[in-house]
Amino acid sequence: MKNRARNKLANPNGAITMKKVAAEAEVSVATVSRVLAGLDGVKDSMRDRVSQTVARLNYHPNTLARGLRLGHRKVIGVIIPDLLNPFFTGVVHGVEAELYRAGYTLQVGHSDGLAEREQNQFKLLRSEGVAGLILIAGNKPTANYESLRPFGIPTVAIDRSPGGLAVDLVCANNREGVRHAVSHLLSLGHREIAIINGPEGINVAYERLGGYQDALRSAGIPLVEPFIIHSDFRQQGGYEAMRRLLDLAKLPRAVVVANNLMTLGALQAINERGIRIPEDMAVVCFDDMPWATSLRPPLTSVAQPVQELGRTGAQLLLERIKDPKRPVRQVVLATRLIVRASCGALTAAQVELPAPPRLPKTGRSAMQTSSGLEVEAGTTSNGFCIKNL
Amino acid sequence: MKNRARNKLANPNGAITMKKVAAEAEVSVATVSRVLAGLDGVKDSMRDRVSQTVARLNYHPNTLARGLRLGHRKVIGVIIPDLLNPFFTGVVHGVEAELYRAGYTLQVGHSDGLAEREQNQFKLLRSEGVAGLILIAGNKPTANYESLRPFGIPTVAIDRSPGGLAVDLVCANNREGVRHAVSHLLSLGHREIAIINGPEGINVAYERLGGYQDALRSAGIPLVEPFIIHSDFRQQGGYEAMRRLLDLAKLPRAVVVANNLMTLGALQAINERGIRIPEDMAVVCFDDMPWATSLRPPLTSVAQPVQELGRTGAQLLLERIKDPKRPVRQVVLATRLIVRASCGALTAAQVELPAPPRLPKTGRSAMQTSSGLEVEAGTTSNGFCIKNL
DNA sequence: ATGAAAGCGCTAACAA
DNA sequence: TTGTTAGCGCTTTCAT
Repeated sequence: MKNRARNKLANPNGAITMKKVAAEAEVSVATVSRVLAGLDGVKDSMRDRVSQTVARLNYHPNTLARGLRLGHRKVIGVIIPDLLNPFFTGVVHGVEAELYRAGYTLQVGHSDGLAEREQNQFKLLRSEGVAGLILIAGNKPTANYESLRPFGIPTVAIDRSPGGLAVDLVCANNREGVRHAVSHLLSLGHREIAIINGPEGINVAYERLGGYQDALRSAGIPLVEPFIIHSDFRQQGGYEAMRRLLDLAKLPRAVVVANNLMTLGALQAINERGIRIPEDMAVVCFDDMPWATSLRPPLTSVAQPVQELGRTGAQLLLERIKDPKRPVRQVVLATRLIVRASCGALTAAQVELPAPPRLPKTGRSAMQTSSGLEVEAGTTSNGFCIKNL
Repeated sequence: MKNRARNKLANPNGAITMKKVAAEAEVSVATVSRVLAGLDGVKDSMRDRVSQTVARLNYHPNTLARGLRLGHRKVIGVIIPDLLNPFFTGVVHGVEAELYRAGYTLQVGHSDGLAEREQNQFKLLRSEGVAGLILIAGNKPTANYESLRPFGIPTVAIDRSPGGLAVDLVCANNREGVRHAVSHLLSLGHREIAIINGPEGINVAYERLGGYQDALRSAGIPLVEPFIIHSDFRQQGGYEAMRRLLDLAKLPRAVVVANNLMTLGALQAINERGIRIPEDMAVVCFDDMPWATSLRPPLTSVAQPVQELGRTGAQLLLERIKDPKRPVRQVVLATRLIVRASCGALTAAQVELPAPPRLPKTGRSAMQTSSGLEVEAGTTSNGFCIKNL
């Protein structure tokens, strides 16, 4: 009965198992397990014998079995709306960096911004027994995050606040960032300032609009309704939005574009019309991207701490996994206004200083060599603000 | 004995298990399993009873247990050198799109291009029992892929050929692509053409250099040694490489940059020196990116079928999983030369036609409205070439 | 200090 | 057609 080889399916490639190691080392599986877990109460002679056998057989534990036994494993699920947007992948990079150090792997699901796929990915990841979840929600405010609550998986949201889901959130100070950008344009003498914003009904777009309004209001400038355009955070959307602005009878003289991809589209529309930047149209982009310095003129932008968003999210998640009962937190990271030429603040000559092309890890100092070109846009001095909710 | 609750660890959130469903529906677990697997030989009344209970209890199978039992699960590991490079994430997007349809999830490991991390990720993914592996190898030709062979996991490499590892490979026709780009520059009258290439010793850089040499050779133009620079595929590297070219006593008048990020760096160096594109320096970029149309002038580039690389890789992997014994294949996808203004072929007026900013899914036709601006660079008519090795 | 054995949730061979 | 049960590889309690 014992030997009747009931299954040919399992362990198809005859992998080394703990049992084999135990047999080879002439100890019990319990001892092998203990050695591998680094528990004490094992005689050194035993420990050595096991370690050597493990090495000799090139044994690697089966984390599936381990996970089944333990009820979880060192894998974090990540749900991201768009793999093609460098902002999101930058965030994931930050998440990965932090989690890798803690010995976790990432299981990434891509929702396409679709609520249905998002839901689906959730289910998949839950079935996979992930230890936690990083959620970057899609554009649709309609998504039913409520139904995700019973999943009971430690979850941290980044950037987008999933409506109705009381989870930890880390995001940039969108409102402050845009307010600062618009204030800067105002200080340069601009009055006709437009905004190409994200979709209505999602929190980041709402906050960015708020910053725009704050700045104009405190300068005593009335809002011009056609200068406020809601688009979709995508390149084509930015292109179309900019064309709408350029078709206006009364043109704006400056525009703040609320994300990276829309800015690319907007720039193309501007270029196509032969409109000069910044003379005819000043441009500021929310979200600093590698190509900002390669554009002509270089792009003034509001830099989000992209990787930091990911890192911080990962830290919060690790803490929540450790203590699921801890109060929900919201971390708001400061943005930085990086002044280049597209807003009209600098002459071309100033910008063409020989400087590193892209802020390296120690980006701050690199930028500061161009003294004063960078301003911190945030309310806190340490660039880190925790709200306990 | 039975009820002594030995473990408080496993199944921490008291998830619904198949056993509970079976109890609730008053059938055996086998029946539940059969219903869920869609096997026949189950009476309809039973099937309905189970289905309803499954729905009512909101049961979701534990894929870990399933995976342990079966020896594999519907997860594909992906190893990628750089999450911050849109080319790689574009490929992953393609992989994901294809695999999602087949019901697979992705488990992504990020190697940072480091051989050691790559190896590490390999081990992790193996322990995780992934059903297959998509490998985009790092820049280091030193990586020891040989040692990965015994893993026995179905593997497909994309873009980079992992030295010494006989696996399916899908890549773009690098040689043809660069040859075409250089030929185009030659046809515009350029003679002093430089190349900023990737690191020596990796296959894609080797092939791209080959294409450069092919084109010059067939035009009877001797190679100028300082015009050939090896860099690292990163933005900073491209910046430095371009500065080296611009410091030359005898300047090139055109440059082909062998990847997306290096081009950004090169452009910045060019802009900093106040050098005009294309009048003083024609620029062609290998790899078309969303920002190519937003640059001024718009960037002539060799488009790789980014997502297609991923999709095809995924298909090959699925086929290999189905039949691990099938012969190793290599798929080479055609590139497209997209002529814009940075090579000097077009006047600004021509380029500023009102056209969609970015090729949508039906990219081909969109580009063709600008008639003749796009040329197919590839040896095959169907854009798909399979070599059986 | 070490080992025996239960059992995590599932699949599938075998029995009925 | 349905049920019973072994066992995937691991961790951990309990016994020795």
